[in-house]
Amino acid sequence: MATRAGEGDPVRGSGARTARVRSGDDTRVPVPQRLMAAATRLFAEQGYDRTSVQEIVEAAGVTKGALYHYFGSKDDLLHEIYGRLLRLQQERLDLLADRAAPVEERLRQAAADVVVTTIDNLDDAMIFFRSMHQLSPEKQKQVRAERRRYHERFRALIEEGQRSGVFSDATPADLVVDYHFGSVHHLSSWYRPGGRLTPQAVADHLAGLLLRALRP
Amino acid sequence: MATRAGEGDPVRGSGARTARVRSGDDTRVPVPQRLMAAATRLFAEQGYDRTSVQEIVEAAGVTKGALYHYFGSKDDLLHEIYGRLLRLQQERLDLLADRAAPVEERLRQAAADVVVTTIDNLDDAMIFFRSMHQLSPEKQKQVRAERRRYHERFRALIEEGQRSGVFSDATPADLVVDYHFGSVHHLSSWYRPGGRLTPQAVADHLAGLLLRALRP
DNA sequence: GTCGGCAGACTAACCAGTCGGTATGTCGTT
DNA sequence: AACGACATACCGACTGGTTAGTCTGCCGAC
Repeated sequence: MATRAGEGDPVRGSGARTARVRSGDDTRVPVPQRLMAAATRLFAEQGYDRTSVQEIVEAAGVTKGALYHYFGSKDDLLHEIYGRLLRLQQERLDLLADRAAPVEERLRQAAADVVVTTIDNLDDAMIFFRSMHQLSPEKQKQVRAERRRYHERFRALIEEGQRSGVFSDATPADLVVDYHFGSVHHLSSWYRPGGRLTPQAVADHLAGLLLRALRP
Repeated sequence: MATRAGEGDPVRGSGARTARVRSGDDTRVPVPQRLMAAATRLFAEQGYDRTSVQEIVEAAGVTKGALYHYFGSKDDLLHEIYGRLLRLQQERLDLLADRAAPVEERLRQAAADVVVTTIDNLDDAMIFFRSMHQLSPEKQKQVRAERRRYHERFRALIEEGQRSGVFSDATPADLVVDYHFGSVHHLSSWYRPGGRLTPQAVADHLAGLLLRALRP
């Protein structure tokens, strides 16, 4: 049921450090992480339902026994991928939002930051918005709760600016949040690494659009 | 291979009009449409891969024989659902964009219109952005081409306004298009019918945000 | 000498699509 | 106005293949 992977910092790898140089394919990176990496790539390429557990373990150079030793289910793997991205973005947002700077600057940086981290983890982001609904209901509920927390922090920034008059309040803050995050989720369906614009350039543009839309 | 359903106006129902008052469940609506309706609901609820052909035919009150009589494959059903929404939206955009009115008015109406028609067909829209990538490669290519045509028409409006100076050209037009359509695709993951805002109110707000972001 | 870490065969379910068959309707011919 | 020939619309059993998850047991480290 519950995942047994990711206890604490995933880099530590806990007891799995014994995974040694095995003849096979990859390297000496611990098995749980090899599994996560393989799953992430395959889920992004083919979708969750179309990726068999067999494919994942083959790509990771292990067998089913190993996968079910570290993860409770295929579902669990998906949940971990979400958690990884969500934790990263939440942490960065908290940092940025607490800074001592004018709201418009904090919002601009926060808005640009999600874009950059989303592009930096495009596979995770793609899996997130395409496959979230195939999680088990309980895990889905949990993910949604975490996502909501993120949105609320973001919304608070907008409301702060609206109260102090630096942002227009023509549009309710929650709608503005959904507007912006819509475009963020959509990134994985049009942004291609190595394209015309760098991640930072895209982020600056999207943050610019948001801020301009909020001008009083 | 090719679908045999929807030859001409779907309401006509062609030879399927012989589908008579059968004992069974539903009504006297033609079989192909019953199948489409059942598939749309089930795909939206459970996802494409998790919906079996057996479930669809049971929900429609027919059998597999009937489904494969009208559709070439399960895949075809999905393709038809996309086609239905795409044709509707393209038609409306063409109409609006050709009107004799200032660009900003035409863009505002077009931007609001996609939102309204997306909300009116929220199941189709959800299926679209969640399951498009499980179509066969050829069908996917076709859908993408049609979608691109839509985006290009929309982008042309923005570029027109940028050239004539009524819109800021701080952000490239194609990015603005992706920004807006991101939020449109995202609608199905947060908008709930019967919520606080009517579809038209949401549409007006989102169009307002777009237009304000484009103010010079 | 035992315990975590893993191998790999096995199970029980499902599922898309096929195919031979039936019932009903249409149409040209006589 | 009766008949045969052909087409459409559908039924439902069947096939070949796939899948998530389980379980027994080996093996090297401490």
